[in-house]
Amino acid sequence: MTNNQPIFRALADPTRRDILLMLRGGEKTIAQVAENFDMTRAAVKKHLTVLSDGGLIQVRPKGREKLNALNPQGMAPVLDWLSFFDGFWDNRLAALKSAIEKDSQ
Amino acid sequence: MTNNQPIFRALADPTRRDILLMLRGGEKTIAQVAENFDMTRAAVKKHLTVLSDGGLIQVRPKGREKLNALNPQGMAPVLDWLSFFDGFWDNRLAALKSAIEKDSQ
DNA sequence: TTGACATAATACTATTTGGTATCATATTTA
DNA sequence: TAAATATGATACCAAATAGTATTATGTCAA
Repeated sequence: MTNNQPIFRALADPTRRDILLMLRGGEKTIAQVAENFDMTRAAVKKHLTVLSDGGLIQVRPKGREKLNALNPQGMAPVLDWLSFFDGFWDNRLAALKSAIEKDSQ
Repeated sequence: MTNNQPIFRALADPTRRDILLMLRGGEKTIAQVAENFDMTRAAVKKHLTVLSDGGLIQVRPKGREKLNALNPQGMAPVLDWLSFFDGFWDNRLAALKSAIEKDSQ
């Protein structure tokens, strides 16, 4: 069984959830992300590391910068886990999950 | 905007996620939940409190026992938040969300 | 009514976590 | 090349978290 802890841990912090929402607009450097928060770049960098560990973002170097972008497949493990409750919360989750998997091929 | 922190915090711990899966089979007393874990009842009770604070379970007293059950609407805020990524991760989330809301009426 | 049982409440401890500060490294650019 | 810039790494601190132990309260049952 896969280890879900890194992704659920990544989603547990409000700053990190805000970063994810922010990255919907496209990839950003660490400094660009940090502009939007009242904390040091080092702190933001730590959050980005946790998001990366959770597979929610992808990081690519560009010169001296690091570009952080949403990972399109990143949320799949969460949907996967939610689908364990099919039939309880809603049986449409399984359909959603398979549709996403189909799209990403 | 609603405060998502209690529910995401509740989901962040592996023991609590296991408790949720366990409760799919029906409501359980604190002692019954605790049987399945290698920790004290007090510790399990704390986890149940966090799950209750996050709105994921409902607790009802029955004599000297407390019966813990999944809250059918409990996961809605998570799906709500995931829907912010419609069009990025998948645009079917919005349809899923509205379908669930319709069902629960 | 007395004893057993299920939960509640509190205090305490160790570890994790979110944050800062500081210094080092690598890459632009004047 | 030298200075400015973007990030990396490390040490440190305070607060939150997960757990235990202990004691109290309320309920069932002989």
